[in-house]
Amino acid sequence: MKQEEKIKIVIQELEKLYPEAPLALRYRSAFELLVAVILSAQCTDERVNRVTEKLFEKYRSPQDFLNVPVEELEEDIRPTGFYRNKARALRECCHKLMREFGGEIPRDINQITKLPGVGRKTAAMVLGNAYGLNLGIAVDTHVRRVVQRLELTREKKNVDKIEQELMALVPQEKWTWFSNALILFGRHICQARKPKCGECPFREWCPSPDKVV
DNA sequence: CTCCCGATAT
DNA sequence: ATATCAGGAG
Repeated sequence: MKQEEKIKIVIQELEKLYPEAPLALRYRSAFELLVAVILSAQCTDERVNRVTEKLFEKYRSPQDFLNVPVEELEEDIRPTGFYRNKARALRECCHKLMREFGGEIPRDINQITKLPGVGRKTAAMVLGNAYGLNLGIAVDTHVRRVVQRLELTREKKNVDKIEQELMALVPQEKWTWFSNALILFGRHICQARKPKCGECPFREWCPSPDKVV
């Protein structure tokens, strides 16, 4: 089956499964979403939400992150793991936001990606969901696993390359929805450990049924 | 490629 | 015990 044929079916079925495909992360602004996505690395959304519920009461603006010792911030985000890296990233990110962007999240994919701790995945997710801008496709561990299993790509490790290939296949106005939906699909059906191939709408032609990639 | 790192599923 | 979870930097 050709890539164009596959992607058409995938989009069609995902639209049935997840017509809205909302994020599970809770946030009230682009800034809160940026913080939440940075915290979500190697961590479930549920735990991020538990942490941010209190965190966003205490830290309401980028400046607030600069007003406490980094050790205090580390303690406030500890349950999300990688807390030293994340605390430093948040701090430097907020510093740059204040110094170069007037405390606002830039709406440009190349500028937002220059923020410390913000890669393509975080950038695409924030711009897409907070601003409705389809400027990239968030290729996280779920998206990567699903497109590899379906062989929508042959690329194994380079997520930037996978993103380029997907952007060429998916209509731009669907980019944000597509990554959100694929993430939900990867979480609930095409899981890493015990994929629910019995519930999968692609099982008839999936090259990787019941095996772990 | 390695490191960062806690919580949960298997 | 081990793999994995909404990654990014050096």
